[in-house]
Amino acid sequence: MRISARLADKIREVARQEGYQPNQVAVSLRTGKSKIIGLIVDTISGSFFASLAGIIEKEMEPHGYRVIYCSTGNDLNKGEELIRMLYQHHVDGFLIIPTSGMAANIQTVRQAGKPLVLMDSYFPGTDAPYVLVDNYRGMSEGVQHLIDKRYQKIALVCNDVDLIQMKDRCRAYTETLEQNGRNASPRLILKTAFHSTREEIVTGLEGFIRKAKPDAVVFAANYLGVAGLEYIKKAGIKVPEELAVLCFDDHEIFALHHPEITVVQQPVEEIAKTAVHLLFAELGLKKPVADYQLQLAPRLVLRQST
Amino acid sequence: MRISARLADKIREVARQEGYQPNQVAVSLRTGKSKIIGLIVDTISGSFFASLAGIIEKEMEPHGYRVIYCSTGNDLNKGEELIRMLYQHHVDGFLIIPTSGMAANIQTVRQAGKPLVLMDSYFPGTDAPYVLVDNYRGMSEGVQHLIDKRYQKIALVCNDVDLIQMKDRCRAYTETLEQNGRNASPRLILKTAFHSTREEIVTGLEGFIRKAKPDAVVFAANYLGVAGLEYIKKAGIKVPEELAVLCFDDHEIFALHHPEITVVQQPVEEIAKTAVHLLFAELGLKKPVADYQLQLAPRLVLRQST
DNA sequence: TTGAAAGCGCTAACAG
DNA sequence: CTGTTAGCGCTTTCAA
Repeated sequence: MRISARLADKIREVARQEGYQPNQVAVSLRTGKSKIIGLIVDTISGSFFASLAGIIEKEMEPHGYRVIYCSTGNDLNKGEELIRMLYQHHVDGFLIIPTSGMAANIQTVRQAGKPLVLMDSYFPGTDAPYVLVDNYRGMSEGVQHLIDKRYQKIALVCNDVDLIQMKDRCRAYTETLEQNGRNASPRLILKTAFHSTREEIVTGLEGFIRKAKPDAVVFAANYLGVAGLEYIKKAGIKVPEELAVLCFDDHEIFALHHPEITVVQQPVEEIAKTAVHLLFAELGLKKPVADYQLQLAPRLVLRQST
Repeated sequence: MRISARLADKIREVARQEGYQPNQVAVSLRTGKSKIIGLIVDTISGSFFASLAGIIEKEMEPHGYRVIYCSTGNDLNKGEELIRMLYQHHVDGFLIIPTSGMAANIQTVRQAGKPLVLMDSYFPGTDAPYVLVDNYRGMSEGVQHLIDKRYQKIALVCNDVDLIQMKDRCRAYTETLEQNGRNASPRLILKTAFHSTREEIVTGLEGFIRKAKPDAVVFAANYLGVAGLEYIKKAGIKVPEELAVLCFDDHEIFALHHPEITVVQQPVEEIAKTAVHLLFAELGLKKPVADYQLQLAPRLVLRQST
């Protein structure tokens, strides 16, 4: 008792007077834990990530976990290196928005027993937990909405990223048209290169719209939609009279635009919270969940552009 | 020689077959270095940060440094904890967009000899290196532009953040008006609370504009400008006929908006590159620079809203 | 209940 | 020029 009191005093002396702070690197070396979660994203800009990050931090904080961000810029090599770096620096877990080709690295991390949860995408056939919006359903509902509104030539602008979420969106577009007795002409699909600049996309759109002459266009990602608005503005096209516009994934701009743009929203908050929940389960902080591969319901938000 | 060859073989065996990767935590504990730079920002969303981050990463990468991001959410406690955490985890240097009250922490880091560069703001009287736009000049040029355009009642919408960049912008507004023989009525200034929601700002604007009846309004930060556009849209105000709009700090929305919004741009790329250069100087990778407290020239971009 | 000692994985200094 | 050793600052184990 007495001695314990003296110790406590000593600790207080050291801690307060000397301003002692434990060296986390030493702690980490010894314990193998760091109380840090690595969040790897493709682009650090982008409204999807911006909303995600805030919510994730808020969810992790009460449990004493810190979040550090790293971005791959959709570059596989960088993504691999980032995973290795964070792994070597003993992060306790990963939250990853994967880029194409990352499947192997992710399996490696999992096999090493590191907690990991994917967001926004996943690799079919692998067993890593994931949370994302139901892309197929979202696009399907969007296209169906346009069909219901009697649009005849519905075009699709997508990109060439080799990831499931984009493939699902394209597949949903085609199949929904077919289910409605239309055939999805490849002439109505513009597949842009992912590494195009905004200008290149706008230029591509110009030729595409002129040729295809659609009365409605669906953008399969919000950055494509933003480029689309730039083109529409430049070309002086009237929305929705001359061209209806629908975009997958919302963006700050869309609600402020005139006219407001109809979108398929992702349940960003739910995705973030669910991902954190799954990660906590993996970390052993919460009991394991049965369903760890989840597709959440999208939300079709009707605005003025359709 | 022979032995060296054998060693090399051994290394290759271990490295390739066993998949050996040095434990960076141990390296860090031993050497005190990590080849990691901590980038602390206020909000991880925000176009200013988004552009900054990409450029900084690109500049650091060739030198073998990785960047990790942390956000304070403009919360001092969190900022302090973040600095401590990164410090304890042996980051080699800091790039910080400070929040108010962070001065003491920053001095501590400096006194510990850790390389550190501030961006976007600084604390007068402290000697930490910094790079930011010349806020005074930017705002002054913006207001002068409105005066030259014969606007009579120029309002200012700012916030209550206690940081030099906001103070400089407000001071420039007032002094530029006075230099032109106008007096800056406090009735023409709306100071919003930083932690207001967008809705609260929009509501505040509604009452403010109705009362003050300005013919031009200057938003002192881009998120205020975005809220302003929402209000303008709601209220059906015609820009620039009924109300001219100018915003400090550009945003993706402004060039796409109808009408396009005149802005004072920050030289984001230059800020990022200069900050990295200063940090490299502090790290001893480049020779020391004489001027390590820099204010870069802003750029007034005239568009349709004024 | 408390203090001493071992060792996490690496690099630096040191002896062979 | 190589191979061994000490020790970075902690936590954990073990003996007192």
